[in-house]
Amino acid sequence: MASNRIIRDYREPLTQLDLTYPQYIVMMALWEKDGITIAELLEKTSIDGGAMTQILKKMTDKSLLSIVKDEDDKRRKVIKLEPHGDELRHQAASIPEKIKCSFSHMTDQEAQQLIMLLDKVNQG
Amino acid sequence: MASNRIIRDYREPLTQLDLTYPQYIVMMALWEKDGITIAELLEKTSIDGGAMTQILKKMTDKSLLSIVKDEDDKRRKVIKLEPHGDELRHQAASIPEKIKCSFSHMTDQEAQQLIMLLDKVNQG
DNA sequence: TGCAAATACTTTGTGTGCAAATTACAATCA
DNA sequence: TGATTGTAATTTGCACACAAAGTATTTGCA
Repeated sequence: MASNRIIRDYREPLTQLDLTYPQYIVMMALWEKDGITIAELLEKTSIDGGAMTQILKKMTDKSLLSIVKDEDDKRRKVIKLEPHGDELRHQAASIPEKIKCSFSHMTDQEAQQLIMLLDKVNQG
Repeated sequence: MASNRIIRDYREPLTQLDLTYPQYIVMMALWEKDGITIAELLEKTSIDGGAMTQILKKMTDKSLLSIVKDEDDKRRKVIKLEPHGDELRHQAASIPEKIKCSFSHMTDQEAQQLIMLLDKVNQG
């Protein structure tokens, strides 16, 4: 329930950028490091492989990125940000602050505690 | 990520009962209080209304429950557990303990803290 | 009484998570 | 070299979250 709630909170600002939440996760991974393979992207985002194929296809259609075959290893494909994907970075800069407002009823300490505990769940 | 992880942990025991996670949530709500309306079920479970229609249809096909028209208010429908749905209750009794084992790397205190913080997220 | 607004539920379309099977290519080892 | 094994990505089928539109019924108010 909490997970759905948080993703719903992201929905409004993301809709303005014509992004879904997982698409936003992909963008953040690429803003942090561009030109990575799909396998690396899966590792960074924890998104399902089957879903990733569809997500990247849609994002390609929106000219956010391009999918380039890796000539060194033809199994691999490299994801490159397109200009539009770079621009979005600036427009998305205000999102974390907006989301933070959705959590104004929690203290910073509680939020950090929550992140720590969720990390622990993931590692288990 | 943590949410997906937890639902994945439930997958194995639930598959043995031929239940999905949201279907299990519905069953737990009915085990707690049988004969409630769909609206009450939505309230208790936080499952999407559109999804609930499909979920209840599948559960009816599995003879877990039946959907009864409310004669007092013909807009409403009441959900009743069928014998098979009652039986499942016993088979499901061991699930919480199994799940608990998936979290053996967390202390009870951490788990309680996490639940408290997630409740706080939901209320916000 | 009659009609607009509210309520309960369903339907449809899109996006994603997950499992399992598949395709394409690479690495390894006999 | 040729066959086995492994890896990268795609495809398919199912289940659910969400939004928006639709249907049926009840309520409430003029």
